[in-house]
Amino acid sequence: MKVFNTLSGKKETFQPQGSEVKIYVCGVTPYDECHLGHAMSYIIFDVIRRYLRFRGYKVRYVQNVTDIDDKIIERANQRGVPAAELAGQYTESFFRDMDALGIERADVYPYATGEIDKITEVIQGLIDKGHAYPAGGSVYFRVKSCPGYGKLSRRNLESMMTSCSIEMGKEKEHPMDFALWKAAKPGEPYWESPWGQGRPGWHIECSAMSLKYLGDSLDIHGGGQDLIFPHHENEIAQSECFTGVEPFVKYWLHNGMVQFGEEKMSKSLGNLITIKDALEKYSADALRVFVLSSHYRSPLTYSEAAIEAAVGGVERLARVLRRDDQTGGKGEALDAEPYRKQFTEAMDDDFNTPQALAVLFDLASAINQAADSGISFQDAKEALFSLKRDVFGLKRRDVVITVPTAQIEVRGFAPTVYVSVQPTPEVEVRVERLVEERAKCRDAKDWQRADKIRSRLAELGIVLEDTSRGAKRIWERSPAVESLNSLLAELGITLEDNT
RNA sequence: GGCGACGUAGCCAAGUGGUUAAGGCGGCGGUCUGCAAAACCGCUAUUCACCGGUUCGAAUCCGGUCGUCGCCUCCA
Repeated sequence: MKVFNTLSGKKETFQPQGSEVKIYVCGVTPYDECHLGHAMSYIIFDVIRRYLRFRGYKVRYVQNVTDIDDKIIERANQRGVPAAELAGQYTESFFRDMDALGIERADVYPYATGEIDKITEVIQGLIDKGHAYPAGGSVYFRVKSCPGYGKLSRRNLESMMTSCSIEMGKEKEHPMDFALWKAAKPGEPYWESPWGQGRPGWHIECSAMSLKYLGDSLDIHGGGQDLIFPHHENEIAQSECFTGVEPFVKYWLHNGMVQFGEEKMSKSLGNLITIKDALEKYSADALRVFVLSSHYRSPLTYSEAAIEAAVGGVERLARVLRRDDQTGGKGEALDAEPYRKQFTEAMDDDFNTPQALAVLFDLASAINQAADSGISFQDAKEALFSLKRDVFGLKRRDVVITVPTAQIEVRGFAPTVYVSVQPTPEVEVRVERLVEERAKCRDAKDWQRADKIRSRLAELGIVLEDTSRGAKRIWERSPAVESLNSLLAELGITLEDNT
């Protein structure tokens, strides 16, 4: 397996340091709703985690929640609520979004406010070693004490000094020194510390939490490319100076940014689409496929057309999985092994999800061909299903019931497919009655009436596809009983009993 | 200004030295069907932003030009 390491700028052979892969992924600062940028990052690292497990690794996955920060305080003040309340509200919202997107929960979610002891321990350690100094109730990291500073983002102090907007802080020894601990201003939330009342600086919580929950040296640290500098650069400085252990992180993985039109989607630009808004329109599977259809290190440009294409792809994969053709008479079976191998090769090459996805589509085509020619495809179908579920986290599996449960005699036994719906018996019995009526009309060659039933049912969310075994019913929604009653009345059909 | 990434069909997007340039979406034609839908078959980039160079051979390597984006300040 090869992964692209930001630190070296190259693809490297992946070799975890211990028996389990230790992954830390930068989480959220909960002061607002999460948007598609977060979705992209967390979907990708979810898939990386799933793939590592698929390849037989044990994985320990930690993601922080930075629940105290300048932005939280600012937003809370605007709204006149306590910072902790605001953070709590958006943290809950974050978890709802993650669950809705089918992102597996991390093993640990440490909160910055819950780790003040570890944070102060690290800060004190840095002071003791001469890497940090208190000033005016705050504590700053002394960048000049860290010879490797800039190695991740490939920049040096001199070049940074020439860039535009660096102002000399009154308290800081060097303009690039950054806060480990911030003295509380009046009215701000604070914690007690050896340097007075205050709160952690932005970068220190990630160092403290990863050291506490994963040890001095992790295998993978992930996040968006916008975190490379200063956040991850500073994390390396803090952690390596504190522990003396190098490397703090063996493989740094960074995903590209979601673009909205011509620029990055971000909170500060306000050009964002929240995860909740996206999920109103598209399924989690569609959003996942949209993200996975381009490489994680490339920018991902948001467009309705691109997500619609993903919707189509998700449908294609779903349809092939609901095929239940009777096959096997020829004694041949489709072998999924070559596809599994190609899939693994693609993913082994720095998680090439677009290529791996293409393999799934190839497998889908092969299954359709096999089914059409009477070759057994059950094993291949299982392989497709497990790859898409276990590695890509695509959850949709339609419920297929081949024998109608309703107490109405229906000609033929074409499958009934429920797409995330569970109709009531009252609804089901009416639909079955309409399907039966249509079958009679078709026998009588009353195409007009038959097509009317089909198109009206489609409007109500039930698609009919004629097969040699009768009409296959695909329930995309469950209609209201009243709608069905009025359709029955319009057609002059009465139900035999009182159901 | 400094650092980095990118420019492949109508759209999205793999491929980074060598047989016919993956795959998805869309479109067109065909098979099947009463008609659809689905599925299948065929077609949809003689060409990879542009110009030079290296090479027996380049979308892939090198130089230049144009264009786009990210980071350098809070950001996934």
